Amino acid sequence: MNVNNTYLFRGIEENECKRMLKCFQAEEKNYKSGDIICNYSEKTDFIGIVTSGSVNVVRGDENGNISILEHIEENGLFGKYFIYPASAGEGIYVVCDCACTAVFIESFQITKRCSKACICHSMVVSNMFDIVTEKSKELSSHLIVLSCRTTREKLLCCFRLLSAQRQSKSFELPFSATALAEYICVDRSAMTRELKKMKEEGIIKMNKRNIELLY
Amino acid sequence: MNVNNTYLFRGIEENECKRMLKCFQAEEKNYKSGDIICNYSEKTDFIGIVTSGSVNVVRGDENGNISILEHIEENGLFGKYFIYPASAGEGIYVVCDCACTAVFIESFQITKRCSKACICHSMVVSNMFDIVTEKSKELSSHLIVLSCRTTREKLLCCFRLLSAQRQSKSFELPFSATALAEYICVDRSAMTRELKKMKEEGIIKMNKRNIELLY
DNA sequence: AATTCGTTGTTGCATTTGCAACATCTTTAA
DNA sequence: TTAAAGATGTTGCAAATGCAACAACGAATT
Repeated sequence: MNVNNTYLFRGIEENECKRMLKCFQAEEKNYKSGDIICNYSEKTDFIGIVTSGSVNVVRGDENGNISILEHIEENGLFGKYFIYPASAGEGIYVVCDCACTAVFIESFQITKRCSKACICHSMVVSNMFDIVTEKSKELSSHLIVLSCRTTREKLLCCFRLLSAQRQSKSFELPFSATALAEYICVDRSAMTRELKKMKEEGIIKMNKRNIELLY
Repeated sequence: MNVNNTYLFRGIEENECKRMLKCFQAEEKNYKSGDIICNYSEKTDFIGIVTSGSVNVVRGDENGNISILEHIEENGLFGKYFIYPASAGEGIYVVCDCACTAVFIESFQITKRCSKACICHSMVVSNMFDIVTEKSKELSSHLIVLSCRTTREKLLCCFRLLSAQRQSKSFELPFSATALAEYICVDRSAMTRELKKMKEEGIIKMNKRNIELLY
């Protein structure tokens, strides 16, 4: 279990991490691409740390449409309890993007008042604050994208945010075309159609996952 | 300036609140319905506390469509810096829902290490954590609603979340029909059309702002 | 090398949605 | 009280989108 580079344990020395993982009774599991790590409709009061690979938090509706709610890269955190309201969770799953390893910790371990009141523990709590803040920013970005009324606007809004983030008119998409459609919550074929038009109109250039905004 | 009931100052005694407001150099302003409190495209590194009334964080697009991103009730907090990424903010405003009063504090006042290192200050930081967590939950709920593909699904999803929150099949909408359309990011007339169908099909009952789920 | 599985591109067609325009009703302001 | 402004309900029409189906391509597996 190597959590040295994870956001939750940032600033904590390796040996301390090991000690805390034991104290927290952390467990590690391995997954392969497509595996479902957990189902948010169940009571999930643990947090998961992605120690290798990347995962998506997805929602499936009655018609089989998949929407990506969050895309979580290596070292990121997932967990229902600190992001989704108790009543939500129906149809929401954490799914592996590729082969993954995740470390699980019961959430009360984080919030509990440690009998040994160690300094590292308060560091973890402080890191947790940063993670939640960062998640809010990602959720709000996503919300801004989905608030757009047309597929074209959703795409441009999404591209502009990525472009601003990378500080370049040209950038790599963090996921496949299929996943992009699931992220902006539109039909994949309709999205492809729109992307084609945008390329023809000279608004964007596209090469595999590389996008360039031309204005 | 009365912030005693606000989420940011929860658990802090009245006299302490007054002292902190002075220390933080807080300023109070009054607004009337429809007033724009601030524009997130500008560098806004303050937080605003709604001490009376309620506000919406809205986004307007090039075509004049308005989307409600957040609905903030009395005692709630708004502020770009802790929710939206630096690159976002284009076209985003905080607008008064009705006559409002807001107290403003520069954000560094919250995060600074107080020379007097008071206990209350750490209480405010702790409250801030709760507020950000709560905001995440609201953002994620909203995201789940917007991830639905059709107007009907958006409405039902929104209604189910409200119903679960109030623990009743029957509940009051927190905003007008026009605002509901702006919250679910669809055309108002199309939404009305869909609501009519749903009433005819016996899926819901509706009376002004009161909704009842019939299944 | 062959096969399977998943991703991407494409298109016709039906449906949904947005838009515009207007009538009615309600609330606010003069 | 009246006028004005805003909210709600309604509808026809055009445009956007979803859906289904299939072909082409590529990666992974046997």
